[in-house]
Amino acid sequence: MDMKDKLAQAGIRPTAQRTLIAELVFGGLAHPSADEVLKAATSQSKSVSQATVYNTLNAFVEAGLLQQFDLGSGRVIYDCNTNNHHHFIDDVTGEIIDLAPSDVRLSEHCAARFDVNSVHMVVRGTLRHGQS
Amino acid sequence: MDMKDKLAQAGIRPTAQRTLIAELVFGGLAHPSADEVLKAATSQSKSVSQATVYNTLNAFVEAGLLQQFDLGSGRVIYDCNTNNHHHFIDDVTGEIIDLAPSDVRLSEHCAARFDVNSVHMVVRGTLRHGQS
DNA sequence: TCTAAGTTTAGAACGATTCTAATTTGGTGC
DNA sequence: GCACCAAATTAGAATCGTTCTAAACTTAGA
Repeated sequence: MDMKDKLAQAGIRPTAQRTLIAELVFGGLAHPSADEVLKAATSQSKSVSQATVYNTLNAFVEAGLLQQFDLGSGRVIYDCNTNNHHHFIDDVTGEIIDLAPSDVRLSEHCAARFDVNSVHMVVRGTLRHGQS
Repeated sequence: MDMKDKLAQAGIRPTAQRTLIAELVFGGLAHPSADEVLKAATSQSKSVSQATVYNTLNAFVEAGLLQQFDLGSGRVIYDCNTNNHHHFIDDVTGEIIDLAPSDVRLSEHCAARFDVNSVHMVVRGTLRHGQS
């Protein structure tokens, strides 16, 4: 089972709960919140507690398997895209779309003034029809 | 007293508590959290309750006098700069510096794909010495 | 099989914010 | 100046997402 290998390789003991959560966040769910992971997990047969969902997601983040983003207004999501990237949020549907690092350019002025560790941009609006 | 005029002009009754809070957020404090406003207010003679601080800051935001930004990791700040702008956060000192809209350029691709309502970028890192 | 370390769990605790319901304030008309 | 009413303030309860606690359970390895 490759999820177990993935976890083992990251130094995380692949317990039943962790494997279930891994399947959800790396397989099915896109940009889930902790609560969405919990709901998805408990809707399957196996039961997982809230504390374990938080512990596990945090462990995955620590291990570099997942990135956590606070999109504001209390919306915290987990993203299996662990590269640098940005987010678009559809104001109407709530849908979240990853944007490429190249979708933002930081001015020379900033580059000169700061030693930059991270840049995260959140764009809000609506998806034009015909786009996805 | 011009703070009172400012509030009155925005359609906000200039009570003692609101005037105090206005003096703090438009006068002294830079990028304060609600809690910092409360602490600053109660350290002066006049007493203000927590609920009033929240009510008042929200009223100022609604009236367009203040902008609220959620900078992630539970850091919510109020900014008397009501124009479009972005933020730099110094990872060491926690200092927040406003960045100009022109400090970010969004790709053509995004512009074509979305009807953009807002863009907010958060840059983290350290301020180069000699800069401010 | 036994042990020790690591994991899971329910429920308590927490911090930020909002709500509730009672009290106080302040502007308006007299 | 006085009474009235709506608006504002307040303390404390409630809420929400998250973390902590301490006990019970699993599991890997000797």
